[in-house]
Amino acid sequence: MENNLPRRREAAGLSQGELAEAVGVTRQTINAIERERYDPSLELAFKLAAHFECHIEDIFQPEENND
Amino acid sequence: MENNLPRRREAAGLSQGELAEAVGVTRQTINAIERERYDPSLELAFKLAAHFECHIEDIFQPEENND
DNA sequence: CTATGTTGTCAAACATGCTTTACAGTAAAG
DNA sequence: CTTTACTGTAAAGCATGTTTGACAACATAG
Repeated sequence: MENNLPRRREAAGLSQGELAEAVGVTRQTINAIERERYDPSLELAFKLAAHFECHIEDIFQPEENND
Repeated sequence: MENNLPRRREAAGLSQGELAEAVGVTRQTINAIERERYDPSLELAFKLAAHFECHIEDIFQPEENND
């Protein structure tokens, strides 16, 4: 899963820790998602989209690879 | 997480098993999501949205409860 | 130089998502 | 009544998501 979370977060002037606190997870979780070590849960994806006032699809894009 | 998957699935004339096969999971997984026993992964949510040609938010809505 | 803030990473533990196998209940078709 | 299709559920096990605590590297401010 690709994502442009770093771009959006930096555009909003937030550190990983600040964004983490805003959406109720730890700094490590935001870091892992930004570095694409794993995908967020659907619930966390919704919280991130809500925080940036956009659609989930505006932050996360499934890989080209269609299983 | 609320969802209108049963509505959409039935509107498309699909059984749980058929939808499951279409998005690459088991019948039990679709059943569990429809019955709200757990939320789908973000990846599965994307596949369901793609299958119904809509946004994730058109199928799944986070609970009113804002943690 | 020291302190502070930010990011990257790791291991252990725990929570959630998904599969497999299996069984039960209902409804419709023969 | 028997068969078939569909749905609901359960337990075990594996895979993934998240937390906690910790440590390292870097940049910048004092």
